[in-house]
Amino acid sequence: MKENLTQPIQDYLKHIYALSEAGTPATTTDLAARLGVAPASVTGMIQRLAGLQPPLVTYRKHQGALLTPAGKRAALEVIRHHRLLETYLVTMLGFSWDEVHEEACRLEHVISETFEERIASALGNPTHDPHGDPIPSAALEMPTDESTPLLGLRPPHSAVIMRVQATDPPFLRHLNNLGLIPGARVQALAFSPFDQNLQVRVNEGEAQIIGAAISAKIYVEEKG
Amino acid sequence: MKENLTQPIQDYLKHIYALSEAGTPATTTDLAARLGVAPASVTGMIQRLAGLQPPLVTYRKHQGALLTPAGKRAALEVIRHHRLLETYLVTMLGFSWDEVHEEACRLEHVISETFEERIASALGNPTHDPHGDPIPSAALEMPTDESTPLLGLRPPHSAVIMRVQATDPPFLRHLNNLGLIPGARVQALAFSPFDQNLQVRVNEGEAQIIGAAISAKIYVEEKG
DNA sequence: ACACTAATTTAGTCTAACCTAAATTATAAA
DNA sequence: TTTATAATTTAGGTTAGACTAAATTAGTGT
Ligand SMILES: [Mn+2]
Ligand SMILES: [Mn+2]
Ligand SMILES: [Mn+2]
Ligand SMILES: [Mn+2]
Repeated sequence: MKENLTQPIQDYLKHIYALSEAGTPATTTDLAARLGVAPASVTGMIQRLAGLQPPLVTYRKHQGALLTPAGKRAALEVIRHHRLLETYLVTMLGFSWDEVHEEACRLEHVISETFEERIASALGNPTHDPHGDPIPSAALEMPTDESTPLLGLRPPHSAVIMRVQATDPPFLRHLNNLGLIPGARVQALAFSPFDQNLQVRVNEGEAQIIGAAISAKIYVEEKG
Repeated sequence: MKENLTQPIQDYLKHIYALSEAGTPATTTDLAARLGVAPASVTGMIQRLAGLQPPLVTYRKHQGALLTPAGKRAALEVIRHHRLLETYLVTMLGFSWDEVHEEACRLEHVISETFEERIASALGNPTHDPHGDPIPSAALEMPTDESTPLLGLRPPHSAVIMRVQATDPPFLRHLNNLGLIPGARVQALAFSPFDQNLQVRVNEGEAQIIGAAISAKIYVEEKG
């Protein structure tokens, strides 16, 4: 139960969580790509995490890694820090939503539980961050998320953007320019099955066409 | 001019700055004590810092270390982070002055220049932190400090507390209980040369006697 | 000038986290 | 079923930053 996890370990756990959330183990290669690290380094770290007392991941050779309860708890703690920090930076310090990921990714490993609690209550215990990502509660319960990719929306349905799965600052700035941010209402006007282009109207604005590389990263819920 | 300094290096520089501020080189032993590290580790690190391009310290065997201009700049940058963070935690997040040192000592190494600038302007570009320590400006100029130890105040002079040189939480809580905080007015009522006890009145309160272990850590300026 | 002590440095290890190159294993196609 | 390709693991090596124990140096008192 001791909390001596290093920054690299916390980042591994965070990414294993994201990759294995659907139930399928996180693979060496995917982790390596996300962490910006050589696959061999991932194998080494996974074996170490599986050998800790208590183990943070379960692992069988060539089968990828899954979090143990202890590993999941540690991952959710870091994710809570990250998302609360992003929210605080945007809400209280005037950062824009494309500036906060990097900053939060460094701060998340060093803030105390006291700091976590203070910013959470300064923000009114928010449940979602500026990108619409759910923030685990203080008890580490992850809010449920029913949203689905905008890519799947078909005319004439409309929906509300709940979440944007992106960290790349230029991409986030582009989405912002298009009005494709959480809370925006999007109506599907046309879908082209061959190139997967989707024509949409955002918040009563002009019709525009967006490719799958964009619409797959935007998550919506059909409402109204 | 690259900013790849690790957290341990930044902490070394910060402590070398504090120890050599008066002009005398920082000794291996003093650094080891402050950093909570073995003397041999300090020697190794100092030699490394002196060998960097550009060098961050000058060093002659057995003579201790002094900061180079580059080293001083890096140290002041960290100190500015630390003291702005302490101020922010107290002013904006409701921390008490004994809680902030540890937190700031971790955060100081990971905040961006943007973050630094945002909290500085949210605070109105303060020049002193909650303990009265001067905060280097954005241009890394250290505000001058003319204060002297309360230990040197003699009856019937009185003075204002400018600064408290302490990081130990219980000690800081004790000072707070006695009202010995920056801004408080202190009048010397009696001094006992043998035990160095000083009898003082704080802000029109009851007379009290404080030992040298306390009065040497409190810095004052005679005013009025 | 000399020797003792305290401070400092050297030498030799250790661990975490990364790397590259080579070897191995799994999976999918022929 | 065999084989090719891709994924993964192993082997061997590096760097930063710490440690202990041993050797050396500086400074002080005689
Ligand atoms: Mn991170
Ligand atoms: Mn986010
Ligand atoms: Mn620090
Ligand atoms: Mn301070």
